[in-house]
Amino acid sequence: MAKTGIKKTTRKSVAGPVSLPTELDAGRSRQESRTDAIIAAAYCLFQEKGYARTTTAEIARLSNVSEGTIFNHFSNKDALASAVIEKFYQRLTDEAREGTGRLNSTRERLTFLATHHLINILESQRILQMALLFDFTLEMKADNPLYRMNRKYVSVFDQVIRDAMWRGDLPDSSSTWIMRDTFYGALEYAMRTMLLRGQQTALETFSTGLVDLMLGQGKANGRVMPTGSELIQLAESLEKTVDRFEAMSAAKQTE
Amino acid sequence: MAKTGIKKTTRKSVAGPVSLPTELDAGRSRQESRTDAIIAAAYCLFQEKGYARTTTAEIARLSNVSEGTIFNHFSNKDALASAVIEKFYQRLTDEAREGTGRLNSTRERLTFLATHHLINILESQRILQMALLFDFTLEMKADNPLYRMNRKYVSVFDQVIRDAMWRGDLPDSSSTWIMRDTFYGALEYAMRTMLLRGQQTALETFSTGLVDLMLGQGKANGRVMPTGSELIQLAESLEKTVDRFEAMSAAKQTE
DNA sequence: AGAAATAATGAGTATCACTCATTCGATAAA
DNA sequence: TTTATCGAATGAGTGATACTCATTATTTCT
Repeated sequence: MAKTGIKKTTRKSVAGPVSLPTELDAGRSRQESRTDAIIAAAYCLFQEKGYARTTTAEIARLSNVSEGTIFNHFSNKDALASAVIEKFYQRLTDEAREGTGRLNSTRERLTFLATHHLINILESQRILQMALLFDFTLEMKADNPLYRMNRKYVSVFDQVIRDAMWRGDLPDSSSTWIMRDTFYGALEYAMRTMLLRGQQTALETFSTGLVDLMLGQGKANGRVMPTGSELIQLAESLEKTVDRFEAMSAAKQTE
Repeated sequence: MAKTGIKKTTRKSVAGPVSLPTELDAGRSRQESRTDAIIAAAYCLFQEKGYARTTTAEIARLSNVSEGTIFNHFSNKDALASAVIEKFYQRLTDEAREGTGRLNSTRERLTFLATHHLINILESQRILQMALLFDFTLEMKADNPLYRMNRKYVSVFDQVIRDAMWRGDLPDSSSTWIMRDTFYGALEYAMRTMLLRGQQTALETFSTGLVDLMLGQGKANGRVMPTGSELIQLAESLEKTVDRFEAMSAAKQTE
């Protein structure tokens, strides 16, 4: 648990120009592809059986490598798990960025983020579980790569919120970190409930429900937001006023 | 990991009348007090060092028992951890019931539940972490004692929500499970953020902020709540219509 | 008190993460 | 082509640890 970094294996000459491909291996060195193979095998087994019940011997077997080789690439089992989690978060972050870039309204963006997150943590439950485990064991310092990955991921959400405030969809007074914790915390808890009941059909329901909750508070430039029913009443009374004006105009026309 | 139940150790004769206290041991048999001692020692060590880094040898030493005895009381390390978690949840549940019974308004009750939960999971982080770990490893079936404990605990929240609906503090249309997941999910995520930043002063801020979010949705008698921006758009378009009518009226007036 | 039943003990075992001396294989020099 | 060099791969070996079980100690019953 003490040592957790990836072992320094002298990389191939990064110096020099683009370093004409001395070898034919399509871009990746033998070493890099092995590292990837180990991570891929570890991902499968960790997700299938969980961290504790997966042995390094199994990972070695599945990745066609001897057990010792794993420890040439990663200083220990924890470091390998970290690499797996990092890769998972990297993919999540890329997809989240793509989705929020593509969509325009705050509601669409948040709904996308919620649904996307839920789908992925349902699929990779045990990877998420490992991430939670490491939140504590390797204490999350600023230089911890896992911490940095998580920051990058949630920063996509933060950007959406800042944008929403700028547009006026949310009051400037909202605390971003409270919203973020509520958002992701709710999704992770919901995942557990869904797994428990086996009702993953509720996925969309929960996403929209959560987004409603977040946006429902509304903006109002510092003013307290009136409730929905009050606003609907107001709208109705305005409509009646307009109707009256219309009636008046029509009456005048016929005169 | 397969066997997880507490070992059956033939309990003292439950049959017969009240069974006059043959021994003087103040209420608890030697066996029961040992079980408690082991659980207490395990709680301390698990909380201090986490599940993986705590050895059964250490637990035995701290509870003044030989290592083998632990496995007479619990079928394995997992079962012991389960017992520790159960005891933790039992205390939380008792305190939560007491608090909500004492307070009257929905807002006070929810704020109490939030603050109480936050304080306790901050203090017993690693116990909570273990609980999350077992959510998956021992799959949460209805007959699982950990599952039942958790249900009992959150049912206190559910009762507060039902009461709030009855009083009209929340719309009847609200989905209880979505609110519950959002509530506890948000608190657990917030705990991590607080630990990370070391700013546990924000505890009250978060609790009240979360309760505001839950109650702020207001009641709209079953109708879907539109977002702030949508309502403002509506208001603006109505205003423009009124303006047009006003202009028309003014023009006719001058004729 | 003696017998029977139950609980405690700790040396022993199997498993598993991790080590390290050795072997392998690719590249460069002769 | 042969040989030298050096990083990477290998797997038998090691220490730690959860768990077992034959034996010993303690409690309970008659």
